[in-house]
Amino acid sequence: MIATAPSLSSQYDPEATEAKWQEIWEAKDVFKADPNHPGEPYCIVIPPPNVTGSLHMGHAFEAALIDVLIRYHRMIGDNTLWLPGTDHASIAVHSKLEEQLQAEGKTRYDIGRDEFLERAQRWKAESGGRIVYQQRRLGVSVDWTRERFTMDEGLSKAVNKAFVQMHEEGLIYRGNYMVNWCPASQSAVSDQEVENKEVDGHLWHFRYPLSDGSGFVEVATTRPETMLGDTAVAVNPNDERYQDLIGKTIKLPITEREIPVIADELVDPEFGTGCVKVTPAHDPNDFAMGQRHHLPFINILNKDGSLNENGHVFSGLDRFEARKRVIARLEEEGCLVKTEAYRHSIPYSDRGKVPVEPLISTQWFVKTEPLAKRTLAFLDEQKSPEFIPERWTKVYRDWLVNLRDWCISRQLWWGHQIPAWYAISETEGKIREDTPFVVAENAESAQQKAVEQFGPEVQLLQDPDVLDTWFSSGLWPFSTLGWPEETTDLSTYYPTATLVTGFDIIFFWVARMTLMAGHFTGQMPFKDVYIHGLVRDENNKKMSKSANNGIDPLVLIDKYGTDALRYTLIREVAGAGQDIRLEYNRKTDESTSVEASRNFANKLWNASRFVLMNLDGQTPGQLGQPAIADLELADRWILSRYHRLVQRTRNQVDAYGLGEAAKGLYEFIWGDFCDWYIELVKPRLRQEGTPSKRVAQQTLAYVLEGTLKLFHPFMPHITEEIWQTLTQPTSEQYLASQPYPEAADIQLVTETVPLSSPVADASGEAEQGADPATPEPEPTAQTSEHSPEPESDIRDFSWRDAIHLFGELPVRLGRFLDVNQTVLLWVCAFFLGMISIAIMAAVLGAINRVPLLGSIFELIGLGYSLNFAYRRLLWYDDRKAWIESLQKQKEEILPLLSDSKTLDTTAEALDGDLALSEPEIAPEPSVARDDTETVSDHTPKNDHSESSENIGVNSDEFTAWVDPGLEEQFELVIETIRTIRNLRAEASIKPKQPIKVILQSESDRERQILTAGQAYLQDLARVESLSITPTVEGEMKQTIIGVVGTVQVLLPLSGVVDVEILKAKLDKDLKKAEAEIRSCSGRLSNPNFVEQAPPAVVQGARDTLAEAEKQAEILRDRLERL
RNA sequence: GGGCGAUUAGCUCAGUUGGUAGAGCGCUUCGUUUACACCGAAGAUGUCGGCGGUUCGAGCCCGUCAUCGCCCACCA
Repeated sequence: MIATAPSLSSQYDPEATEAKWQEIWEAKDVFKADPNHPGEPYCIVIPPPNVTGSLHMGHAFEAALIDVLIRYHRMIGDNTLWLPGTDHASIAVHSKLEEQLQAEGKTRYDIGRDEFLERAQRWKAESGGRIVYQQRRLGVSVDWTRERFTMDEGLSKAVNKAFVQMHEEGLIYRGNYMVNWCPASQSAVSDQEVENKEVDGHLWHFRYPLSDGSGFVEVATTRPETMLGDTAVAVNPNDERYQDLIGKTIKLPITEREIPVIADELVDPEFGTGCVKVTPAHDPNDFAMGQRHHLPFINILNKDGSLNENGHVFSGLDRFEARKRVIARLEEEGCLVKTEAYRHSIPYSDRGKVPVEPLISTQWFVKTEPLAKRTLAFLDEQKSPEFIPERWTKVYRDWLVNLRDWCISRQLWWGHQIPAWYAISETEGKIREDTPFVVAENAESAQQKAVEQFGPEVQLLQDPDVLDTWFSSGLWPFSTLGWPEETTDLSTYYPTATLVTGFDIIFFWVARMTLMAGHFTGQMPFKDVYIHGLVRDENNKKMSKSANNGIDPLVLIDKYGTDALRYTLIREVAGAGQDIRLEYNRKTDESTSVEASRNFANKLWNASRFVLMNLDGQTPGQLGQPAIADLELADRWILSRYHRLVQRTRNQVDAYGLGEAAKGLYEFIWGDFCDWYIELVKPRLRQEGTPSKRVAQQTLAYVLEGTLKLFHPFMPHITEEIWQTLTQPTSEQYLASQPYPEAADIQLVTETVPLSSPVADASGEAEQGADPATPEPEPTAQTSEHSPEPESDIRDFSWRDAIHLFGELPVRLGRFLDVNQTVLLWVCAFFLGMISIAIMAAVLGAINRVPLLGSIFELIGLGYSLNFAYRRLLWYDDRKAWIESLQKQKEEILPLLSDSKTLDTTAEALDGDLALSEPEIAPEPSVARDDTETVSDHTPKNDHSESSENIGVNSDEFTAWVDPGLEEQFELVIETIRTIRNLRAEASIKPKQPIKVILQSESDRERQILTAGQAYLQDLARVESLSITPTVEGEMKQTIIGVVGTVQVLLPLSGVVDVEILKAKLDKDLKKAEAEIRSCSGRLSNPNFVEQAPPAVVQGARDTLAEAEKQAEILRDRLERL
C-alpha cells in the first residue's frame, strides 16, 4: 500500500493516489465523528445540495473551503464533525418531473400522487447518487455514517414537530391573503422566489368617466386587464386638484360597475396624473388599500393565469391575450388616452420563469415578527452569528427588519405534506376555506384529535399541499443532529461552529435557520457565518445552469487532480467573500491556473522524493530532531522560516484567511524549501557519515513532515501519500488525523532537544486525541514505537540542555563583550551622564528644601554607581564575571530560555564561530522589521497575540525559534548569491564554468555574515575561489562588479573583456542607487518628515540613504577606474 | 430609488494600522549539474480608473465622477 522512496515516479499521479486515499479514509472511518472524542466540538453541517442535478464549480469551491476548515480543526485536536446530506428541493424537482411528464404528454394528475412521488424518489436516488459520487471525488472529509436527506424519516418528524408546535403557539396560521402566484407551477411562491426583472413595457393611460357625467379621471397602468377587478380610484388626500372628486363615484368601463374615488396617502401626486386605479385582489399595494377602505376584492384570475368568470367577456382567455383585448375594447370606447413606452420591473417566478401574479388565496403562513425579534436580539445583543466578511451583517439585519410573513404552503406534491387534516365530513366532503381542521404530527394523532372534536364519524383528509423546501432546510443544523430527540450528537455538536455558504442564500437559508433555531433551540445555530463569493467563468459571468456556462469539477479533476483543483479554488480566495474567476478554455477543457496548481503538487512531490532518497531509509522518527548545538546556518534559517510559517498559517486559518494561508505555504515550499534549503544542503548530503549530513537529514525530515501536516488541509491526498511513505507507520495512522504543528512542538524542540539520541518524532508526540486546551508538550499519548519513555525524556533533556547552555555561557558572553566593547562603553557613558543629570537636578532642587537627606542619598547613589562602573563594567574581566553571575542568578529564578533572549542580538550577529545566533537567543523585536505581523512578539497591540493564546502558544518560546535577525542576515547571503549569478549572466559566463569572486565590504558585520555563508556562496553560485576582504586594490578593467547592501561583488574576467558590458552593468546599478538617494534625501531634507514621522521610519530612511550613498560611491569609483 | 463590491504589470490577482508597489501565468536570455522541463538561473514590464482634498508622505484615508458587476425596493 505504501511506496518506498526509490520506487517513486518523478511525476505525481493524482488519479490513482486520490482514489486510493479516498477509499482508505472512508473504509477506516477516519472522518467518523465520536461525541466522546476530547477537544472542543467543531461541527459544520453541509449546505445540502439540491437533488436536482449535479454539483457545479460553486459546490466544489464551497466543499474545498469547508474541507480545509474541517481538516484543520480535526488536526488541531477539535472534536470534529462534518455532516453531509442533500435537500429535496421541492419546487425544483417537481418542475423537472412535470417537464418530463409534459414530454410524455401527461400531467401529474394523469399518473396520480403516488406514482408521481415514486418517480420523484427515483430521481432523487439517481441525482443524489451522482452528487455523493462527486463529493467523494472532491475528497471531502465528511462523516458518511451521518448522511441525511431533508425528507428522510428523522427530518420529516422534525418538520412535523416544528409545524405542530408553531401552530399551537400561533406562529403558523392559515388564511386568505395575497401571495405570489406562479401560473407555471400553479403554486404560491415566497417573496424570495420572486425575481424582479427590468423589461421594456408600456404604460397605458385610460379615462374613467365619473358616474355623474361631470367629466373623467385619468389613470395609468402597466397591466390593463386588471381593470376588470378595479374597485376604486384613489387620489392623494392632499392633492388640491382632486379634492372635489373624493367621495364621487366612477362608472368603470366595460363592466359598467360603479366604484368610488377614495383618498389614500399612498398615492404619489407627482406620478402620472396623480390618480390610481385600485385592484385590491391583484396588487399588494391595492390589497392594503382595499383593506383600509373596506373595498371589495374581485379575483379575476384562475390558477393557470387565465381569466375567470369575473373576467367579463374575456373570461377563459390567458392574461396576456386578455390584456390586448381590454386595450382594444377601451380604445373602441374612447377611453384610451395614450400609450407610453415604459421601462419597469416586473416580478418573475424564479422557477417557472414567467411573471407571477399577485393573487389572493388560502395558504399557510409563518408569523415572522416574533421570530425575527428574537433573532435580531441575538444579533444586536450578542453579535450572533458573526458574519465573515463583516459587511454581510448589515444585509442580513436589514432583511430581518423588513421581513413579511412567510407563505410556506406550496400546491405541489414533492415535499413534506402539510400535517393538517381537514374534517371534510363537516363541509360536504370537500376542503373549503371554512373547513375545520386539526394539526398533528401524524395521521393517528390527527384522527384522535378530530374524534374528540367532531365525534367518531368524522372523516379526515390531509392537506394536499406541501411545505416550502426552506421550512425543512431551516431546521437543518439541528434536525440533522437528531432534534427533536435529545441525542448525544445534538448536545455535543450543536450549536455548530461555522456555516459556510454563498451570499445568494443568506435570505433563503441563513436567515431561515436563525429564525427557526432561535425559536426551537434558544440559540443561534452557528457561531460564524463565512460567506464566500461566486465562481465566475472565464468571461467574468456567474456560473449558472441557465447561462449554461458551468464547468463540471470532475472534468478538471480528471485532468489535473482533485488537490490541484481544490488548491486553485482556495488560493484564489483572497479577500474573503470575493468572487473568484476560474480560467478555463472550453475548447480544450484546460485551465492554466489549475495547471499551475498541478505543477505545484508535482514540485512538492519531487522535493519530497528528493528528501526521501536522501534519508538512507530512515523515518523522521528514527532520525530524531536535530540538536540545537549541531545546527548549521542553513538549518537554523529554514527552521526559523518554518516556525514562522506554522504560526502564520494557524493565525490565517483561524481568521478564515484560507487563501493567504494557501499562498504562504506555496511560497515556503517552492521558495524557501525547494529553491534554497534543498540546494543548500545538497553538498552535505554527499558527505557520507558526517554529523553535518545527519543534521541535514534530520532537518529535512523534520521540516518536510511538518510542512506536510501544515499543507494537508489544502492538498489532502498528495500530502497523505507522501507522509505515509516518509513515516512508514507500522500501525494504522493517517496524516488526516495527525496533530497540526503548533507551538508545543516548538517548545519541545527548544527545551528538550536531545544532544544525540533521537527524540519522539512529531507524529508521536501528541496523538490525535490530545486535548489542545492543554498545550503542554507532555507526551501523554505516546504511540510511536521510536519514542523513549516520555517522563525520562523530559527530565533527561532538560538537564542536558541546561548543562550545555551553561557550559557555553562564558564563551558566548566573552565574545559578546569583546565584540561590543566600544558600544558598551558608550552605553555606560550615556547611563552615567543620565544619572549625573538627574543628580544635578536633585541637588538644585534640594537647595530650596531644608532637609539635605535626599541629596545625600543621591550622592551616595552616584558614588555607588561610579564604584559599580569602576569595579564591574570598566574592565573586561570584571564585566565578564559580573554578567556571568547575573545570568546564573536569573537561571535560578526564571526559566532558562525565556530569559536569555534579553541579550543583545548584535552579539549573535557577530558570533561567527557559532554560525550566527543561537535560536534560543532571539533578537529584540525592533529588529524584526515588518515581520512582527507573523510572529507573536511581546507587544500587546499585536493582533495575533490573542490568537496565539487561543492555541496555547507560549510566545516567548515561539519567538525563540523564529529569528528575524538570523533571517535578515541570511538574506544577505541569498542576495549575494543572486548578485553573483546576475554578474555571470551579464558577463555571459556559462553556469558550469567555475569562477573567482571577491567580496569586499568595510562592514565587519557584513564580512562576518558572508564568512559564515561562504560555503553556500561557493556552492550555489559555483564560485571556485572566494575571498572576503575589507579593502580591494588595483586595476578593474577586467572585472565586472555589482553591489548588494554595501558589499562590493567583484568578478574578475579572463580573456578579452568588453568594457562596455562592465560599464553598462555599473551604470544600471548606479542609476538605481541614485534614484534611491533622491527619494530618501528628498524625504530627509523635509523638516516635517524628520520631525513628524515615527523615529523608526526616519531611521530607516537614513539607513537606506547611507547604504545607497555607499553603493553609489563604490559604483562611481569603479566607473572612473574603467 | 437605496445599498454593496470591483477598477494595480499583457492576463488572473495580492498589497496588513498611510512610509514610496508584489506573485503566478505569459514574455526575453541562458541552462538538461543524479528531486522536479509539470524544472532551474537571470531579466524586462506599472501616469495603482479620473479629478480634488487631508498629510511631511496616499495604491491604502475623505469627497466626487466614470466604468463594470451584484443585492434590495410597492411608485401605478
